[in-house]
Amino acid sequence: LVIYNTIIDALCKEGLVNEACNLCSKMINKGISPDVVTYSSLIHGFCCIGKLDEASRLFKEMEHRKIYPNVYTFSIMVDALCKEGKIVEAKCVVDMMLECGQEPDIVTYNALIDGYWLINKVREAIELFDNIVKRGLALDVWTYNIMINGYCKIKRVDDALSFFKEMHCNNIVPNVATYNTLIDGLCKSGRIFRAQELVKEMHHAGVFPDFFTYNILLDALCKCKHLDSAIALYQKIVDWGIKPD
RNA sequence: UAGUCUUACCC
Repeated sequence: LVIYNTIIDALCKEGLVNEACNLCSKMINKGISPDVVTYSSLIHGFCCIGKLDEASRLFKEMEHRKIYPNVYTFSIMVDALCKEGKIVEAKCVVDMMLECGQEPDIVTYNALIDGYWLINKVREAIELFDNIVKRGLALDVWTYNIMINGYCKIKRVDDALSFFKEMHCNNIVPNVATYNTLIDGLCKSGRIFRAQELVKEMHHAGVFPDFFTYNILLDALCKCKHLDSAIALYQKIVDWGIKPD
């Protein structure tokens, strides 16, 4: 079952969800019953290709087979609905999970917070963030990244930077996505100098730049007409043996 | 073995 699940998940991640379903049918024919992991992978797969109707169908089917959704399955549905801007429906799913005796975890909440940002409900995003803190649930680096990204996208980079400070105080270690988000936000707000400082800070913190970082910097340098610097950076990246996009 | 964040490109 674990081997089947691994392959089914890999197919889903390649967008080959129908193939994954076929494999699942084959598995059933061989007498192996799918479990909550199998269904979660398939539901996630359908969500990723925008077929939420198919995802919901599988969601009902699994309950019918007495395979009950867990916090992963519910979070997948919450995230997919949020990404379509359907926050009301996403909250219904959270209510549903509570009724099923499943507690939403930080991942579920992170998806919801991001959902609020996606539809520009800044106030609601902050309220939910504060509520999580009040309820004593541990925030993680993703929670902060989502808040930082939200503020950067509405050009409130200083608010993003205060969350960046706050995460240090809470002993949450920024990762490459944290730095990338802030560097991009600073660049797009024209604060190239501060962005460069962050690049140094990132290096100092032992966080390695990735494709995102380079794309962000190359994009910023090109748009600032610092084509010479962009070419120099591009050359460095190539020399380091990293493939730029 | 499954879920949440960051760039460009495309639209």
